[in-house]
Amino acid sequence: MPELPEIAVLARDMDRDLARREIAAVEVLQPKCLNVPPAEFESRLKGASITRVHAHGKWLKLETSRTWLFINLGMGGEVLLVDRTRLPEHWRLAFDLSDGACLVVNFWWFGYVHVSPDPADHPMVGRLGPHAIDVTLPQFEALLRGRRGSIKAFLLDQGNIAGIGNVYVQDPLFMARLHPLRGIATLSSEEIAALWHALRTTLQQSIDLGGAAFEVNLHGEHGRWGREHFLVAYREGKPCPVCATPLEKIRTGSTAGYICPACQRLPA
Amino acid sequence: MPELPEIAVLARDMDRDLARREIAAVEVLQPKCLNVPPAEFESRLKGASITRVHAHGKWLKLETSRTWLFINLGMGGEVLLVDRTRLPEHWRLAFDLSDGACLVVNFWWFGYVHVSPDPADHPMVGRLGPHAIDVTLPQFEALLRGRRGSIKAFLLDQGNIAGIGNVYVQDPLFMARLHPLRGIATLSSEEIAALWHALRTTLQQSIDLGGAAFEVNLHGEHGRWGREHFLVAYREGKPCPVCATPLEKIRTGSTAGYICPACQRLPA
DNA sequence: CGGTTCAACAACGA
DNA sequence: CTCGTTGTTGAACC
Repeated sequence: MPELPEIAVLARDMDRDLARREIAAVEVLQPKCLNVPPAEFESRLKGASITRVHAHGKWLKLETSRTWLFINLGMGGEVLLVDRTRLPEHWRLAFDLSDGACLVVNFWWFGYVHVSPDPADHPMVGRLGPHAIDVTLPQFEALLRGRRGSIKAFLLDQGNIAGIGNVYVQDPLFMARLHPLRGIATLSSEEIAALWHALRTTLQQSIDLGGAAFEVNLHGEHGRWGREHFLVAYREGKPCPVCATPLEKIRTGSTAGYICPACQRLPA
Repeated sequence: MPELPEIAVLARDMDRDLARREIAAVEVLQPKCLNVPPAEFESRLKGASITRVHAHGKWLKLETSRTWLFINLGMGGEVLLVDRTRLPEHWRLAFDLSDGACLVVNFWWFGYVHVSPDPADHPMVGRLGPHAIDVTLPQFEALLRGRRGSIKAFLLDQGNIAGIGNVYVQDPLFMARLHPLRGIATLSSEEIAALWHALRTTLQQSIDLGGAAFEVNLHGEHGRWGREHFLVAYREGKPCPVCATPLEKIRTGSTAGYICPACQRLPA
C-alpha cells in the first residue's frame, strides 16, 4: 500500500538520516526477495556506505558507494531504523550499520530488495514512468495524447507515470469530476489540466502530513493523512461532499473504485 | 500492409522531394486519426517547413521546423504527393504545400497522424525497437537471449524490433527452416544467424525493387516486389520450393501463418 | 479478405 | 494492482 507520498517521506528521511553511514553486515531471512544469491547480495553491500536515497514512484532507490539498492514494499510493509537490540518481531531483511543502528525491511507478502549497477538496467526500475509529482502539465498532456483505454487504468500503470496506486487515484478523479472508466481519448485539455492539479494537490497534501495514517515512517510513526482527508475514497454510502448524493463503490477492471455517481458521470 | 520496405522507400523519396518545403495549410477529414484536437493540429503545423523525413519500422517520422509529425498507415494506405487540383478520391488528411503541391494521406481502416515535440515522448514511436534492417547479428542475438514465447510473436512485436509485419515475416521463417511457433529459447545460434540473414535478404530485396507490388510510392507507382518473389507466403496448397510438399496455411495466435510442414517442423 | 495497434483480461510465478 | 511475462480477445470504422 505505500504509494508515492509514503515513499517520498521515507526517502527524504532516509536521505537525511542515513547518508554517509556504512553497511557493516547484512542478514537475509527471505532470499526470495533478492535478485542475486544471498552471498552475492551480502558481498556487494558489505562495507558500502549509503550516499543518497531517492524516491521513484513506489520504489526507494539507495545509492551506495558500491552499487544501487532498490526496495519495493509490495502490498505493504515498512522500512524502520532501529537499535540492533530492538528488532521488530517480523522482518525479511536487516542491514547492520557500523554505528550499531539497524535498517530493517519488512513486507506482508512479496517485496523486492534488489541490487543493480544502474537504475536504467534494472528490469522494473528502468521501466518506470516519470515520478508522478514531478510531471509538469505539458508532460502530463503529452503522456496522455494518443493513448486509449480508461484514465484510471492509465494512472495505475507504473510504466506510464510512477507512484499512483488505488488509494491515491480516487480523490483526484473525483476532484476533476472524471469517472474512472472515462476514455482517455475523450478528455479535453481542461479536464486533463484539472486532473493534473488534483493529483499534485492530493499527493502533496499527504506528503506534507507525513503520508497515510495507516503507514509508518522510518521511525515507526504514523502519518497524519487520515480518512478525514478522503473525499470519496472508501466512503461508499456517505454523502458526496459536493452534492450530497450517496457515494458508490464500483468495480473498475480488477480494482475497486469510489465515486459520486452524480459528479462523475460517464458520457453515453 | 506497408511494412519496413515500403516505409523505407517512402521516407527516402519524401526526404529527397519534401525537404525545405513549407506546409501552408492542413485539411483533416478524419480527426480520429490525430492525437490532438484538429485546431491544435493545424496551428502546430501551419507555416512549418519540413526538414527531414525518416523511417522507423512502419512509422514515417517527419522532422519540421516546429514539431515532429509521425505517420502510421495501419493496415494499408498511401502517402501521395499530388497537384492540389488532382486530389485522389479517398483521403483522410491533406497538407497543402506553399508551392501548390499537396501531400495527401489515406488509409483503409486505421492509421495515425500524430504531432509530438520529441520521438522519445511519443507513446508509440518512443517504444519502438530498433529499425529491423539496421540490426546487426550480435544485436539480434542479444535481443533474443532470455526471451520466451514464439519466434513469430517476437518478430511481430514492434517493441522488440521495428518494421516486420505479417507479410514479411513468412518467407524469412521459411528460409531459416523455423516453424513460426518455435520457442525462442530452443533456437540455436545457427538458427538465429540463418533467420537474421533471411530477414535482411528479404527486406533488402523488396527495398531494391521499390517495395511491394500491391503498394504505391509517393508518386503513385507500384513496387516491383510481387507474388512471384514469395516463397511460402500466401501460397497455401502450392508445392514447397525446396521439397515440393504442399504448403499450408495455419493459425499462429491471431494471425495467419504460411509454412512448409516438412521444412518447418516443430520439435515435439 | 487481409493487415495494424493498443487495451483488457486471464493465468501464473516470484 | 507488488511486480513481470505470456497469450487471447476485442475494438478502433471508410
